Amino acid sequence: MNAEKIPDIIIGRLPIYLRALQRLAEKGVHNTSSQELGEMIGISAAQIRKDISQFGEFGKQGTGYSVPFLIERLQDILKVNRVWDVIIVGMGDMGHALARYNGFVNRGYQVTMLFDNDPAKIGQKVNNLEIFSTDVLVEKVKQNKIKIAMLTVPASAAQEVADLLVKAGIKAILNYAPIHLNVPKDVQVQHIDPAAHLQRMTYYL
Amino acid sequence: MNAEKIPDIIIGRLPIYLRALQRLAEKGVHNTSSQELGEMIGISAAQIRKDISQFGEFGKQGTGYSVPFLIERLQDILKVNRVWDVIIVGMGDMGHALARYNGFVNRGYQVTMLFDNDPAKIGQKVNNLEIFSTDVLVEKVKQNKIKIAMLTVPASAAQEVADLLVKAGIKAILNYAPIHLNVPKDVQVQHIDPAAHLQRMTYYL
DNA sequence: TAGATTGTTAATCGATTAACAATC
DNA sequence: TAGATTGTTAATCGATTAACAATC
Repeated sequence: MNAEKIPDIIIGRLPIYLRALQRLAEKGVHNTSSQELGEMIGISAAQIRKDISQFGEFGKQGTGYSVPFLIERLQDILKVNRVWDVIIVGMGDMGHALARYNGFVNRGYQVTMLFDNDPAKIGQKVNNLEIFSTDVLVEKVKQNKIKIAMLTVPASAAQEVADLLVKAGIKAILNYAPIHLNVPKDVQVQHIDPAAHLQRMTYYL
Repeated sequence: MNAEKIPDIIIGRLPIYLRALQRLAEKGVHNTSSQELGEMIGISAAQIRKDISQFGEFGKQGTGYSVPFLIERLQDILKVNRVWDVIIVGMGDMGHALARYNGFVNRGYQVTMLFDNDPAKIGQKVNNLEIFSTDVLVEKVKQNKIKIAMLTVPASAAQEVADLLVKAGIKAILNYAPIHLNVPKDVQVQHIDPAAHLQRMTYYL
């Protein structure tokens, strides 16, 4: 156990461990080892043990880790032992796809509000959720104390909407626009850019 | 300049540099510096200079980098000075969204074929492209010598389809399914998992 | 020229791995 | 018990930063 600040690179691997463990649990596996887990996800056993041991002694010598127990511990650490409300801003194709995706709930998230600035879209429903105007975003997000947003607007609007999200008290933004967002440092941003991922691979072709 | 193997972590930053430079170019900016670029994207100027200098001397003391020249060099390095054909397998909401996304072409990619195994979807068109059966995937991909695929099938089918892609000669897979894919080591895989990104941020809330 | 900024070196910092005592 | 596997230490490896001569 270690009370010091945990490096972000370790935090970034915990969701990968959790994902693999949940998959093992679905298959009915009750115990695993750092070696088995490592082979599943392509990470060394030593690294997995070291990462997990930052947070406590969750394994047993000789027998490894209890799958359900380790899932619980990781969920606690990542604070996904509850379900967080999430909003989506920008109801284009990507916003639609995310609104209809049913893989979020069992990982700790539920999309509860949708926003767009296109009058033709406002009032329509996607997956039984009404699309609201961005004019009421700050008010509604504050009212419901929502902390997490997925941003799927065009690049040209992204920074402006991000400013709105910050104003509304959002503290975590999953950014699908291919631009870097400037936000206060107490606001987390993660970036998803498929073209950038493709380019990273194309180098090796 | 350096003929040795370049670390993958540097390759991973080049698309981010390229994205920022293309944005500057759109704004009509012709010259930039490592400092300006660094402030744009939150990376230190020293790191940007060091990364770029792995591939050649692309800047000038006193004046910095020519934006169009550096864009060309990075496009050459990443091999996106051409347009690569890409297929999408799995025409659910996410496959649809990617098929209709128009941000790929100016970054080096064009979606040219769509596949699904659902008879109700086969033969339909999305963005003017016909959806083909996965039964003909290997044949069609080989025929057209396509090397890059986006995988948007459910987790339960992902490994099976990945095996098919490998068989078809695909060398780069952008994987949207929340499972780790086992592929030969000459096949690149990049993973996009929005829930994992959200979990990484939730830790800090 | 004077000011600015690169490319590169050396120093620092941080992450990964190997190895093994502890122990289930 | 014997075998297996953790948690942890020390060693290694790799990445980042600071600093500055070179030079546009």
